[in-house]
Amino acid sequence: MRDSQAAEARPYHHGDLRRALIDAASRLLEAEGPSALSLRAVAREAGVSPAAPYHHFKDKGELLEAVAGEGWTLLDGAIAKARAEAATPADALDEIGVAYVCFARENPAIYRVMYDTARDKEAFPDGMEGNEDSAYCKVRDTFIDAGANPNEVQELELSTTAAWCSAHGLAEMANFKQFQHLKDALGGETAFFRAVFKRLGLAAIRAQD
Amino acid sequence: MRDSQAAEARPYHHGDLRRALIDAASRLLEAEGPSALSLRAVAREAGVSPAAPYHHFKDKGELLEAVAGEGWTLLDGAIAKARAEAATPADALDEIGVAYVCFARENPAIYRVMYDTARDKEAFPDGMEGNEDSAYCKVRDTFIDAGANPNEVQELELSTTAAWCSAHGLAEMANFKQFQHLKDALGGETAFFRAVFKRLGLAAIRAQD
DNA sequence: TGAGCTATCTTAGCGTCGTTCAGATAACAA
DNA sequence: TTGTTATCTGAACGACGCTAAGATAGCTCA
Repeated sequence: MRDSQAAEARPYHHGDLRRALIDAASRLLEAEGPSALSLRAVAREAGVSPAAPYHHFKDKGELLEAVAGEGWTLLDGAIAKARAEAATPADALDEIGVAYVCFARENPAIYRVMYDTARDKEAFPDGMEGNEDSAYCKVRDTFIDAGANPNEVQELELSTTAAWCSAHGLAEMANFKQFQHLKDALGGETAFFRAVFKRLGLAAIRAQD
Repeated sequence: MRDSQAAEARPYHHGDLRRALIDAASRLLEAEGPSALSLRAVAREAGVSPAAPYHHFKDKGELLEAVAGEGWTLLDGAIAKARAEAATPADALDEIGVAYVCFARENPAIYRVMYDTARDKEAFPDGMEGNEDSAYCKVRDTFIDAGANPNEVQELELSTTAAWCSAHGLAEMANFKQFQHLKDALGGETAFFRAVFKRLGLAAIRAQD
């Protein structure tokens, strides 16, 4: 029941309604879940009429795209942080994987919106290879750091893709009840993630040659 | 614009409306996509009033659960077939993975409903370890066939989980535009799937000891 | 200052949706 | 034949996405 950004700087009519709507959507998303997110509810949360958002977004999908965009930025940051903090490039691969899944677990609703919009567009929204700041490129470069041959482009892309798919799959299923006993046995969710990645070829590049 | 099951055997009021609704939903799902699937549209397709489905399903979610259940049965069958046709147990691991992703690509809407309902329930709907016919158990047993130690239960579960997560991730991203050039370079989508799985630890169990 | 312009926001409304409820209908049991 | 019960319909409610017409208020430039 808070009035969100409504009480802040208000240069003219509402202030930066676009910003306020994205924030309101993110807030509602994590609070109530993706199914409860209606454009009307976002407008209510931001304190404007149901029609107001249409002056800033073509439709509901475009608002969700904006929310997803913020999510990708956050995810890129989490991955960069994990990579920077890892002791060795080889460790970095595992740490990036864990950071990825942890991000998805901590922001489940936004993570879901990120992939819902990606599915609709049938593409990663940050461009992947086209954008050197993208999370994909960070993972790819970490493979190079860990010893992959940067000239074998196709091998490199396949390894990066394989790693990404594993992390996404784990992120989507991490909260399934069937895995609870494994988390308990291994001493926590993060340990479970680590153990799964250990069974995977994230490290295969190291044994390649 | 076909009248679906409406013209078949009709023991009393409508006939087997429950069956007709599930079929109508599956048909609409693949034809129009998940976002276009409304309970009212399903009722229309089946030729009944919007309120009729409520005598067979508690709500829309329960109908989707039934559709998802049929999907899991189909997927289990596809996996069993791939396992049976593989030349060696080691091949079977790769073939199951390819069959899994191909199923998802051929039935994208139903596949999505399968995981949407799974997410809502935070669990695999077929019970996994609890159900020896489940796809999960088939994969796990294939690891045993391929040389995994059946007594190291935890290792076995982690490997199976890792493989499953990879396949799901690939299934969700297989149609992203960014992968088109890899599919072209490798000579088709199936070859792309095979190449990704090759980079993964699906085979790790073979090199374990 | 003030007139006009334009972006912004509101009010009202359309069609659709999920869901409920009272009542009609038809198979079946006695 | 009468009653019981499962099944289906019609009408309705509130919420939704979205649109159109009009009100409002900040900005520009005389």
